[in-house]
Amino acid sequence: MTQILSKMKFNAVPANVSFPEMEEAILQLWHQKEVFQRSMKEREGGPEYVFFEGPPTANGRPGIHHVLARAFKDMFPRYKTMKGFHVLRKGGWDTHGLPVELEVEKQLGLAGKEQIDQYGIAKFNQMCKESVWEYLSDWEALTERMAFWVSLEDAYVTMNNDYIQSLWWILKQLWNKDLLFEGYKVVPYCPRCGTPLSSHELSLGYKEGTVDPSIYVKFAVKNEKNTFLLAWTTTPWTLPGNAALAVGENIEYVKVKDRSGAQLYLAKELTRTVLEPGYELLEEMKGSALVGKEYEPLFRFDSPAEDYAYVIAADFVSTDDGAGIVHIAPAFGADDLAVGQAHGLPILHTVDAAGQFKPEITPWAGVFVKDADPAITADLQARGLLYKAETYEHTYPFCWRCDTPLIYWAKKTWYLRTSDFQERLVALNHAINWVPDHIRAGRFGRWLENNVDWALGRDRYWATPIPIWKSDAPGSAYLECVGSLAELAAKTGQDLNDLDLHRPYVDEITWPAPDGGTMRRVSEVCDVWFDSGSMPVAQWHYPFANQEEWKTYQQADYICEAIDQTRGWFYTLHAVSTLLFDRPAFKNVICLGHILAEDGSKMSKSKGNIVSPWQIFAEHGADATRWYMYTAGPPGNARRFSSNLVAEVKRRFLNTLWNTYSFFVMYANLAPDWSPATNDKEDAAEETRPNAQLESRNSLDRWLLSELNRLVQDVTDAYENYDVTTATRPIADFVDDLSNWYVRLNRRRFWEGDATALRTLHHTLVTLSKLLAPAIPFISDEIYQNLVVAVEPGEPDSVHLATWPLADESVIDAHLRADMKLAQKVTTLGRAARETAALKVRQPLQQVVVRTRSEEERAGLERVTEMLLTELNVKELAFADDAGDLVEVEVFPLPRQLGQKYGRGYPVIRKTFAQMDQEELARRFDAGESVAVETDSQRYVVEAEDVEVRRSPKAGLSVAEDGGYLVAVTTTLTPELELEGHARELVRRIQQLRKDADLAISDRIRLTMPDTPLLTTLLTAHRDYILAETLTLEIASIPKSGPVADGASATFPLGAEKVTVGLMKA
RNA sequence: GGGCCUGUAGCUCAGCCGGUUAGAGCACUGUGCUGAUAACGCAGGGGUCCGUGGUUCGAGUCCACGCAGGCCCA
Repeated sequence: MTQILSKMKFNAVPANVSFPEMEEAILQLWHQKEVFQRSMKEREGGPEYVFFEGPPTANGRPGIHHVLARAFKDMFPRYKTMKGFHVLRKGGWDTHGLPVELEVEKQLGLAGKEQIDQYGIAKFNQMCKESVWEYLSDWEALTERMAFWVSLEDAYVTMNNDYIQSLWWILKQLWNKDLLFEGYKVVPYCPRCGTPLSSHELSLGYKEGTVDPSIYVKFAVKNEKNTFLLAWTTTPWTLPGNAALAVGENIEYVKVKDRSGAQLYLAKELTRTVLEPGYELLEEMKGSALVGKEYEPLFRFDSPAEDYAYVIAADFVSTDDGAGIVHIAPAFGADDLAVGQAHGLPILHTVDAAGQFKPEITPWAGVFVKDADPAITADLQARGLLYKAETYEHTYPFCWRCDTPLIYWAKKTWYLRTSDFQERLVALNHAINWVPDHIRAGRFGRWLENNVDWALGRDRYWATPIPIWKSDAPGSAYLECVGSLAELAAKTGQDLNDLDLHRPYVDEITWPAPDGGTMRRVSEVCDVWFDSGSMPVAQWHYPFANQEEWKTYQQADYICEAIDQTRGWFYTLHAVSTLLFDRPAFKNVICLGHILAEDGSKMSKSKGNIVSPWQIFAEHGADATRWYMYTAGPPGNARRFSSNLVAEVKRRFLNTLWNTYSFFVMYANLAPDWSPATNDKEDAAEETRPNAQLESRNSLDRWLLSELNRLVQDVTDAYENYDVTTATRPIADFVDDLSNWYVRLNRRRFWEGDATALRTLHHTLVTLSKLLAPAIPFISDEIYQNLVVAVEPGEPDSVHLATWPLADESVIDAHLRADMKLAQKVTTLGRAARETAALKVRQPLQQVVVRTRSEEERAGLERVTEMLLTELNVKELAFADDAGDLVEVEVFPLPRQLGQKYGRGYPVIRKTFAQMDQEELARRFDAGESVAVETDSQRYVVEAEDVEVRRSPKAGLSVAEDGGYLVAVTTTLTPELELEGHARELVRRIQQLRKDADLAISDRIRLTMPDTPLLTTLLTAHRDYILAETLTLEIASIPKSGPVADGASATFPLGAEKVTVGLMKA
């Protein structure tokens, strides 16, 4: 035992490993060695690679979708660090906004703004501030456990004064450029939350199948007795706000008389669907003929100064639904407001900020508008102004947090004039590398093309206050924008260093206005998306500090989030950067698809199909989870997720990798003549030919190194192109080849301690650990620690501090690759052929006959003959062309060549050839002749290179065929072959017996065997082979009936005999 | 209603510039191999390549129109 210990070079590696436990140990190691910190520090002075962290909110629990995003975020900084870049990984937290407020409202049992005001803004915001960190420890733990390397200690926090001051500075810049303005705009508005919703918030709350009223209303035409314009609406509550009716100028309209005798105008196309049967057609006219007609307003709560209640033309009028005449309420629709402003129509504001009718709307004053729908409908009915009332099912927006139906409502608020920059937004987007590519012109591009001004204001509490002060003098429009705390202090003459830049404290700051009033802050706060979109600037508290850092880190090389951020963070980053700096905020972006449950449905709390990252980590580990995320499909696609899917990845890829590693360590530790120290340094960065020391005459070694270097090349290219799938999947394929081809075929060499083989495998595993480090940081470092750090002083302390491998193109051998592929193909077919004839691989056979597709392939196969013979356990290789009578011939016309040459002639040629004598055809083509095919009208000349002559073995052989290849094996067994088969069978039985007896792999043994005829013959012919294979010192032949020696024994059939073999440790 | 994406075996996914018989893994069944491997090999069942039309000598691949799902926008 001591003897073995002294030879030990690597820590023994158990074949069975608990990945989660191993990962915990690696976390400890990183902690002790401060690997993360050093991965940044040791690259200082190198080129910078800039990553922006999209800030999460810590008042919600992190879920598996966060693991997805963070896995993708993490790999590029790791890769670039290994490439020598300095990558600062500054974290960030999004801390403001409605989600936080709503959580606190819930806690406090408050409902709506009025109650918050009563409760007190100071106390409320204090609660928000604390609530923000509700799940901070969960986030920290998850970040650590999954090895997402990000600096949380110096993370930016959007609610900090420094951050807010930077936002004020940005707003001041925009103010100076006249890009901030207050204007009417119809916004989706949540009456309960008392705030407009941004377009990105709006998108969160659409509900299909919402049922609303659908009513057809009669507007009495002035000076035309008993005549009405028929208009349709699904929002009866907007009718008191009606200012006009719109028609399409070129749409055909009709005037009809219904059974009651009333005359109605409506679109011709819609008469059938809208009108009750029994109407009479009176007139037809274009919409333009209706323009200018005046009608009696339905209600007269306001008496606006402007002209209103007449027919106008609008291009958005359609005949898809309704009556082809559109009710226009400028206060309650974006189109309505636009067309209303164009015609100078009044904005009839009938609804207050709580979504209730104002006092002057006497019948329904104080009623929530949606609740007033039935009463309004009934009122119209009573006055004979309702044509009919139905219900209508459509998609309608609801508040994404509180589920209140939204209303469209004209509100005065602060806007950012992004639409002025629409062309620049689009132009700058072209410079961004989007993954997947289609987002650039597709979803994101489309969004930019349809850019509308950014509604920046929110009538809320816990967010960045808009730093605009307004004079409260009556009728005053005097405004000032404040760009810093110092500026504010100067205006007020106060020391404001301790001022909390939140409501209500900021609201309390006032100063005298030049027009005699007092400057008071406008009530609104900023859309939180402005916070995160401004992080490139604000994370550095720029321009108040960190001028150098800002210079270095102002533009990201890489960001990554899920696709829902197209209108969220991706947009706000791009918008702020374009408006301020006229350049994109990020150069490369991976836009991830969503995570779905195993059955492809959405993961949601209500369905109860949420998968906890912690559970998956505990079962399979973070590496397995990460690897699944990378390899499950293209990053932009939605991906299904479940424990089972991760388990499959672990079993197929991680276990294979681990076992190869474990195998290597076992044999390397047994080998007397080899240690990694005898390997020359493999520091790729320092040598132009990093693999020069690995040269080997062995074709399998050369093949493996060729494949490895090719892999390095492919994976490197993939990382450079942000192609995660290609950076990962080929590694799994390689590991499969490594384990099931290279290692399998070389077992004997490892057993013999072949230094070249060990060196090759060691180098391969170390290189693999580097290639895998960005993706699976735990296992890769575990391997690296044992294979490099533990044995090679002076090497980096962790794979994450190592340099990325360089591909050595000189060892990439395309021919060898092709040869080996062919060998694998032929082996597969050879096994199939054996299978058909029920010949075990253990049974040696005389000959394998192969038909290749070309001379080159034949030559290639000859180069790997030995390997092929070993794998197939046959004595000799022959080629079908040599096999004379055994061969059947077929001439196959190649579709590519002939199709291009003769087009529709190809099927004719194929048909004709099939009917011809194949032997004869083959002879002519082999001789280089061409063959003409003639039809009634055409003559097609087929050259030798247009066909493939295929030769297939006939009878007496067992045959398997695929893709133009054919492999046959001879089925006749000679006594010698049979005996050799028995020898192999015996060896296998003894090996199994050793295993069952729990012997160490290097233990020597003694055997007892009965002196049966077969065994006697066998031992005479193959004694040395059996001794060597099974580490047997001595075989004692005992009488067949005699007792078995002490120790293990096994009884099994061998040939026609049944034998019992006894085993003792020597 | 509009935009973007996806649709290939029971499941997860490949499938290049249109070209030989549409592949791999998982799962299932059978069988074999094995002193690294809960691994691997071989065989079998399993496919209207979402549908319909078109272009072409030839379409999973290109075009058009649909259908279904996802996401986004109205």
